[in-house]
Amino acid sequence: MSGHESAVAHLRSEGYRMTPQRLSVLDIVAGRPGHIGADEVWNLAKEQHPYVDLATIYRTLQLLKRLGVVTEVVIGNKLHFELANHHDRHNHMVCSECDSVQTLSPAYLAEFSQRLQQEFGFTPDLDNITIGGLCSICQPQG
Amino acid sequence: MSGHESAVAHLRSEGYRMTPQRLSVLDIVAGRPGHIGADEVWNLAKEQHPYVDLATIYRTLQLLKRLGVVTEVVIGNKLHFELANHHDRHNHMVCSECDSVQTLSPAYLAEFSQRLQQEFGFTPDLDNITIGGLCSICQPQG
DNA sequence: ACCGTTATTGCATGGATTTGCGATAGTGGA
DNA sequence: TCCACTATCGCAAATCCATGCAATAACGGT
Repeated sequence: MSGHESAVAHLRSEGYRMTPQRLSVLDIVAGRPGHIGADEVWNLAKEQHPYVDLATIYRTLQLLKRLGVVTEVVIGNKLHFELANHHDRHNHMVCSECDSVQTLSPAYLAEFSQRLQQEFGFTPDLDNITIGGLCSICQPQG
Repeated sequence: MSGHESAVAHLRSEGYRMTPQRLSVLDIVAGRPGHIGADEVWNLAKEQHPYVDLATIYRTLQLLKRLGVVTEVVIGNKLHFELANHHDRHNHMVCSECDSVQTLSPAYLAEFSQRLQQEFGFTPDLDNITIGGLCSICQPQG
């Protein structure tokens, strides 16, 4: 329901074409509350279009990321994606020990981001920043 | 000369063994002022030990990273490494458009890091954080 | 409804990094 | 100095993601 008709319009207005494969990927990511791995997107997409190739999934996800329709989360050595909800932006903290994920308000990064912009003219890709580290449970020795 | 006898001792004290391959990797990374790609480490290492395998290079670099001896910089789709100089810590801003790299004082991340620690008990891996985004030259239209 | 242009796909291939496993070689102790 | 234990290595294969290319299919114009 909600989100992605606008995404379709966005694609069209930029000269991109709307294909069943892209619609599938969009539906799958939009239908998932949290983030989802590329391989999982592929498995679900195959239910609708048995011949979709994994490369198409990757290309579509990168395209949607470039357009700001989805955001990327690095978990372990894998990429996950989720629908970009502009009313509920958030970043992720991923534990390198147990791969657990916590969400983080972008407010925590706002000042940092502004300083990079002002002092270096560098625009960090805030939406797709994943913070790695150790969660409270996995801290060294007790 | 300077740095890495202590690293050798550190390895030993943790029960790791000191092998010629590991020494090579350490020497190579230490002998390089800036960061160096895994493949480049491999090429240089082969000059000393023609049979070293690339997998050994990767395993060694990951080990040295875990021990805090080297830090990792994500540039494009490749991993680079540099000797962790505790007197000159810095992070990196990498442009996703042109792959240019700028260094950044960790002071910019200090407050952010402290808040994650205090409010979530999450310890970000500050030394290995790479900030992706667009450099001043690659900004859209302008 | 048809056509032409060209964006997109599937397939095959390639690059970067990781992992499983049997063989090898550090290291501490006798 | 020699041994035993086991961390580490080299090799091969696997994983994840990206890319080149010819065939296909969207979509705007007719």
